[in-house]
Amino acid sequence: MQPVVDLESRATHDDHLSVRVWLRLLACTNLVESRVSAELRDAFETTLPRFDFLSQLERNPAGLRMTEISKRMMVTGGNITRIADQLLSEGLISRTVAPGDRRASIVRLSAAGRRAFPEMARRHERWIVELFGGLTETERTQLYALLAKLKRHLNALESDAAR
Amino acid sequence: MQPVVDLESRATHDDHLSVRVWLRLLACTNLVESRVSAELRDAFETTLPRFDFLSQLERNPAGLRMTEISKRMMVTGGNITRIADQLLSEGLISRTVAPGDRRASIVRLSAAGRRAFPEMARRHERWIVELFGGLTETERTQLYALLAKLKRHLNALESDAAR
DNA sequence: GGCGTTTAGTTTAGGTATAAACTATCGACG
DNA sequence: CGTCGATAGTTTATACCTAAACTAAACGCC
Repeated sequence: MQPVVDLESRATHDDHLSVRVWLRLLACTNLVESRVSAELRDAFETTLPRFDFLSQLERNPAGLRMTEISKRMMVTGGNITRIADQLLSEGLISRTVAPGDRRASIVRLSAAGRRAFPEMARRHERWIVELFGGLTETERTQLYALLAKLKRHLNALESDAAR
Repeated sequence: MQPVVDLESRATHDDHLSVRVWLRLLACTNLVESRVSAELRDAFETTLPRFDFLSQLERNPAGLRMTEISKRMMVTGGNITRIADQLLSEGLISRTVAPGDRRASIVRLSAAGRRAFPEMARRHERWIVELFGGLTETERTQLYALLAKLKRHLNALESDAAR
């Protein structure tokens, strides 16, 4: 196997370690993401954002508001409108006015959505397990912990910046 | 600080560790990426893909072909055309026909590009160092190594799939 | 009750990504 | 040589993403 020349080719040894870590993090995320996207497209003719949207609903059978979903998916509100429209037209979700607040709507999995989702989730999990199968369980746990610390720091910076 | 509810809220404790690692990896990448994008926009009115494009050229003063750049940036060819067009119109790059192959073109930093890039790179590095400052040097090294192993595995799967 | 502010959601404009179809050139082989 | 498959790059259609402007309803406070 020949050496892969990609994003990381930007980094040479005199760069800060942080930059090298970042480029590698980005490369890994892109590789996993594009693989999962391709599988979702081939197997279910759907996309990662739509799958994520459904996942959120599956975790919250009582339904979620658009704003809640956009927070959890870490994207801006405009997106959610668009993706919800598509899932609605595919009949996978339902949407009702929130009781007591006519501005808000509550989105839930429809019967068809509840029927279709489990198979998607099962396959999705299998792909992820395969993609991360290159690490031992110990290594996955280490990675999980390191990312937790990184994430805490990033969120802390974020709330500072908001001030 | 209140608990953050985001992508990871999809994961509950009975999910595979791999899925939890993946969601956390994705969350970290998104956080870093959106922060760097915002900084690039505020400081230089530019975007991450354009910065990456320039970075590749900086590393290769002799110039690169479009195809080379698209491989290194891990995006498809169509994008490169678009981004090159914009950088050309901003005067930051130059483009000449490849000697001996009239299909191909060679892209280089222009004089203005060489003038403008170093300050961008310096600032970019500072942001990254800040964002990854939550980890000790040892932890960054560990993270770097774990991601290396993950990436090797992902690339190996990729070449299998191509067969 | 009425007025200004906040909040929920949508719309719009612009950038980036893909896949797939297309043009033009190259290069190998009979 | 001439044809034919591979390669370089562009174009098109579609999806996602953001930021910012917008509508409508809810809230807060006198």
